[in-house]
Amino acid sequence: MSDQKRLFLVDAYALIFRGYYAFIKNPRINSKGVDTSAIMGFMNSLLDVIKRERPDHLAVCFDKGGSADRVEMFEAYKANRDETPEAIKIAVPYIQDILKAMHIPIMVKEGYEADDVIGTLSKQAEKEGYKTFMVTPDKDFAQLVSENIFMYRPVFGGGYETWGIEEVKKKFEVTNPLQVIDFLGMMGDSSDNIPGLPGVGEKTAKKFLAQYGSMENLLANTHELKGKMKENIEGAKELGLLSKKLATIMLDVPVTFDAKDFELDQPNLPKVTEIFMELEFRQLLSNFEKTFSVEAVSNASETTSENTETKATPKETKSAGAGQFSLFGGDISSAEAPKENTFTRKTAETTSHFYQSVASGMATKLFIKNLMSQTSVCFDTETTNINPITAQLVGIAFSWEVGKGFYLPFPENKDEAQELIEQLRPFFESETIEKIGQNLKYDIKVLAKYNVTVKGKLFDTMLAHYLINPDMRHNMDVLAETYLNYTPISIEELIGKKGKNQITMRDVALDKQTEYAVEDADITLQLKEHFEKELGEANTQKLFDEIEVPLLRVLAAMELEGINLDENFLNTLSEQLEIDIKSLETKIYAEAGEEFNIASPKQLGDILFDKLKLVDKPKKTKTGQYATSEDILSYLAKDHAIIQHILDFRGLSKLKSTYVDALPTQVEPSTGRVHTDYMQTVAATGRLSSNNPNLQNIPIRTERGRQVRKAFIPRNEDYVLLAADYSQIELRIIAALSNEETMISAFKNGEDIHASTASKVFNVPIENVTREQRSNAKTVNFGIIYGVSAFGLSNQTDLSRSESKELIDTYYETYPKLRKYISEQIDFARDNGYVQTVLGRRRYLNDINSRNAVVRGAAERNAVNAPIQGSAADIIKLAMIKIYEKLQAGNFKTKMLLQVHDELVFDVYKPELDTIKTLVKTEMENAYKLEVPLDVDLGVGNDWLEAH
DNA sequence: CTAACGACATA
DNA sequence: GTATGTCGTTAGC
Repeated sequence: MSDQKRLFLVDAYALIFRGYYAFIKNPRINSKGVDTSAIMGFMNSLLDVIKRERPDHLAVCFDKGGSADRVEMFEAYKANRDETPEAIKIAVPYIQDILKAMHIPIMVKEGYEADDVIGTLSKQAEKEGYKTFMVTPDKDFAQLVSENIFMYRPVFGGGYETWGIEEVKKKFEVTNPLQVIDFLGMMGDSSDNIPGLPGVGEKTAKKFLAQYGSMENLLANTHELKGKMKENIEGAKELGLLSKKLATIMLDVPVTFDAKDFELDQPNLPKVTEIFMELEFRQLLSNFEKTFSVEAVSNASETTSENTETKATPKETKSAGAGQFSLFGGDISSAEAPKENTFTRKTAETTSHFYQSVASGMATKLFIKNLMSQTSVCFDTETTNINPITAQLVGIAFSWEVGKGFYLPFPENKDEAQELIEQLRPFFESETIEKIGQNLKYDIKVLAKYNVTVKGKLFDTMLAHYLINPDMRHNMDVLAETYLNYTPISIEELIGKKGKNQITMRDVALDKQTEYAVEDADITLQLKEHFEKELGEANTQKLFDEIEVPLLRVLAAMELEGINLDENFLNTLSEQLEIDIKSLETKIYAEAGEEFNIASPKQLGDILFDKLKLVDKPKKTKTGQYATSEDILSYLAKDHAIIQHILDFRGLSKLKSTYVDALPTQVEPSTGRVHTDYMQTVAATGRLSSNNPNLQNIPIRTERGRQVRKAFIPRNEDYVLLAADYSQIELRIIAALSNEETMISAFKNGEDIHASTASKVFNVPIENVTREQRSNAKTVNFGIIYGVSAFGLSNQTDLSRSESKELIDTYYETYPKLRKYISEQIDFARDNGYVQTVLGRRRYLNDINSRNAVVRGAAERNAVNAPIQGSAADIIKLAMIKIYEKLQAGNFKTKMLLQVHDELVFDVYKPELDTIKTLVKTEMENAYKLEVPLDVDLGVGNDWLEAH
């Protein structure tokens, strides 16, 4: 196998684009003002591949003139891509010159895409006994993978992964790489404009593949499908076959693989030097020289591509401290590292580790002594339950050295468990030992129930990653796979799938508990080492240390506190709602002439538009149903009594099912209160989100809805609720950030900002502004925050498209700095690849330079909105931390209970009310200094509604 | 039991 | 036009 010749085929544009975006945060502009990012990026990748792999044969493939055949088949093919960025356009001739100087063949064929060229060449090379590696991140290539053809994919964060048949099978859940074509054909690909089958996404495509194996077989057996899906697919047979064709990489491009031509040769160094000097690539030149130096080439190891592992090899099992561990005498679980197999992810089985459980008694004492001598320890609690309030400790895992760790099992008996935790108290309450964890809020809450406070510096890997890349997911399994190329033991393996037969951690054998729990701690520790550096690189260390980490303790306290709920009140409300809903139901049935399920949009649509024919040409949703959304129905309300009844029915049903009936079921029996869970790492802008239950969307707009707020009450008669909310914080932020004086002075003068805006854009004195004018101005003000378009505005108001456009134009004339700010934000995003808040919280916008105008437009709106929404989030988080600290320091009985994006709710001990009102208002208004004053409204009451 | 969708609650 | 979470229906394992 090792004497098999290896051919590397590089997908030029894919790497050029990738290289270009890699530098987008910090574009390379040379002294002549030329953006050389794309060239630099591409050359880095190319040299990297050469250095790592030392290919025998190599060629670089380009597109030319797009795929004539595919456009003929489907005119929309790649149609929604537009202009290539300037830097890439100028890059191509340079790159081709460099490749010529390097004696690397450039493969292009007019009318074909690089995919087709690469596909054709790899199949030819395969026949001649070559092993081919297609260097590209593009998943479409997976269809070409065979025993001798591999994908060689650059991965996020550096390094490469090789996809052979096994990887492709696993990734796409297919039995044969060719099925990738069927997969892509079924689910479609928006970036290539491959339409795909309607109603089929990733999941369904995988399912179909498992069942039918191919597009054709699926289409031939649509009689086995049912209902909607059947209808959809039977109606789209041609589309399906077309999609499959579009996704198929052609293998008959008129090009020839010529082994001699493709041999990787010594470059024409003087020529390369000349070009590099022109581009001012000094660093790259020396790198280049090293790569091609005689020494480097002759020292090239025999590594085959299977050994392209970028991550460190497993740590040695033996270590200096290993001897003492036998003292503990508990379960020893460890595994020898088998020969590295880089085709699959590492797991506990393939990685050497030393995970040990600690027996009770002497071993525990020795362990704790060791623990206390550490300066930084990763820990992870294992419990009986995901609800930290009722969860009992089953064990705690600790790790402070990669690949090694200990598990302390907890007795089931409550007193004994408490005794053990008492032994650990000095550790958790130590101010000097740093604690590392993944989602520490959970562990802190669990431990709080054992009356243990976690003190000292914290490092939460989930929070760290949230700041590094807020758009990704942050659960440990994903992080381990992404950053450590490691698949942790799945919880399902231990306790079974969710539902009927699930057991708890307590029922898992100790050695399994140990493996699982210590692995988590070990991985978390490794992730910490990874993220520590990246936090600094993303310039977000401060945000981590001063906002997110301190906030975690605040949130834990708020969640544990919970809020008191008047269940009786809600039950009464529920009964009243039931009566009203029933009566509406009766009316609707009478008006419709039959009974049906009003809550079913499908049935409702059929009744309204097929049976009653209320409209000539009803709108349809993307799935072909009649659209019955509120905005459509409300237009019809004045003509047909049934419509208003339906809208009322919907409103009341939503109210009843989501709030009035659901909230009482969420009361925690052990505390008698409702404990929401604030998610600190889901909202890409930096906001919190709330669930189980979501207390951030309790109704307020309608009279009926806001009654629900009456159910949120103080803990007892010695307390009242205080609601403190920022007035117009987002508009104040955009006024300040854009330095728009007109708006700033309106705020400074305490004007009604929407009326003030209306007065200016409609050119009337502020006291003559009509309700409608104010309302339109308000809509534009909000539109600005969301990234306006005339289209969106006319949808939201009674204005026509052209009136909307005019209003927006006048608006920008009134507030010229605002327009400037918006375009500067978009430019910043284009140049840097991200935007940021006042505190430097970043949001990366990969689509900002997308060739697809729709996708790009969305990214541009994000570029405007994210800094505003995010800065508001930053500011209230600062305020929360400050207030929490003051409440603690002052030993107040008052507790902070809720956060609703721009509002905080407190359970205030009546004697403290005056002090608290001042404290809260002061801290909130001074949390962050802007050119515009922040203004906070306070409300006090015996329920949340009254407090407003 | 899960996924996809439509509808709708908040800031 | 931004950012979320939850519920009910429908359909298919």
